[in-house]
Amino acid sequence: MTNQTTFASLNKEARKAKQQVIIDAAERVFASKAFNQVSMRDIAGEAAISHATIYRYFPDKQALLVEAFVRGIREIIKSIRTSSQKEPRDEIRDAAELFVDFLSRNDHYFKMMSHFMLNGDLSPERVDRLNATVRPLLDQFEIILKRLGAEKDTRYLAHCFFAALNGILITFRDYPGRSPEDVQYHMKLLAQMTARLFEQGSAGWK
Amino acid sequence: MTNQTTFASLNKEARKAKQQVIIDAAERVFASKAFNQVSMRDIAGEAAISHATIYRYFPDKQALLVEAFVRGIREIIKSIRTSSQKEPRDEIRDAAELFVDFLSRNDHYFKMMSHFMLNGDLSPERVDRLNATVRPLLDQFEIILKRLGAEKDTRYLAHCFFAALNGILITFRDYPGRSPEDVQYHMKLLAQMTARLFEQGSAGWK
DNA sequence: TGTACATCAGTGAACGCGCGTTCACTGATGTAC
DNA sequence: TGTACATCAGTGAACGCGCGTTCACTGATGTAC
Repeated sequence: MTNQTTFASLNKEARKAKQQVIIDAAERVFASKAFNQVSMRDIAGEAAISHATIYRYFPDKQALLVEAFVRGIREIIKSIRTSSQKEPRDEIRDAAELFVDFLSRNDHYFKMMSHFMLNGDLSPERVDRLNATVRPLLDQFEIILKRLGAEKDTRYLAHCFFAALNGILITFRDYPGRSPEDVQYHMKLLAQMTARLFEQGSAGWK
Repeated sequence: MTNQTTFASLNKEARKAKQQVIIDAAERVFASKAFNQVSMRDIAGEAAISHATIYRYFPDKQALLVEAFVRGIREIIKSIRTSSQKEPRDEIRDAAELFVDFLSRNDHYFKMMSHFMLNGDLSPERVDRLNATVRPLLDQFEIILKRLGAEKDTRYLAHCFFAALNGILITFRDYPGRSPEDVQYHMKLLAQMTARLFEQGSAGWK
């Protein structure tokens, strides 16, 4: 009996590990080409398995995307949390920079997010899953804004901040005629300016 | 000779008029369903012509998209320009609200913009055309921010403002479980808050 | 005014392709006796 | 230990579909004489 459960849990873990391998491969492919150029066959090729095999681990393509995205957001949240032990003034700047920096370097997460937002064909369960993943990020932003002195409509202020950062990413990711480094530099600059605006604004937000 | 040019220009005008009819139809279809569900056949159906006919007026699907988008942006710019005769304080709020309001009510323009940004497969000429279309909008934002007292990095500040508004649109357009009216209300609220932040921030931006 | 011809907008049918997903099968591994 | 059987991960081939685009043709309109 105990033996059996051990075996079962071993299998479960092996299964999860294989799912992770597939997600890894998917992320690499999404990072390397335009969003709607990525096929299940590409992902399978990158993972060195048959494309039919993916369907043993994920019910469909969207589910795979959602899992990859969830992983990315969690990583951002973690890095923002671990950095926020400082003065609130630095904190908001760091949060803005970490967010923009991470998503501009790993811009496949951003492609996925935009894709979800543009195509309302996600099932309600998956929408819930995405929102539940993003919520802690908004929580974190709200905490920071409160520390800076905001007292009224702090949730909406967090919405504005989150939106402003997203906007930087989507608006300038294809800055024409600039190298990826230039684009990243420009985004970071805008993120800093945006952080400063929210820092100053929060102080008097009552 | 004069007769001939008249005839020729008549034909040219007729051609342009027909192009407009096709763009009209395209906009209606894009407004009515998800972006990647829109086919040339749908657009042709809406315009009550054969889908092969579209190719007599546009070289390919992307060209049609670009033209539709350009038309939308020009309309926004026009409405912001005509409204900006007031106190700078109202001006930035109005600009933010007009922008967000227009694009949330006509959200197919936004779908198109996001699509262009997500898929780097536009030819350089078309990218230039899009940028040339957007530039006057940034110019207008910059003027407003300067009137509010900004003196340093005003172009980048305009970038931040533009990005913040875009971010509101992309981040909250699929707010789950809300009616379109609620979503629009929420966006307007965030746009006002964002305008206030930039208004306050600009005053001391030196 | 009438006639033969040229042009060209408009079209339905077809092409060619790539995709997500499913199917039917193989063979390795574990299980029961 | 050996054997017959069950399970199930992994797979190549195939399905079915929809799409953007092109083709070959029609017929209306304008033109030349």
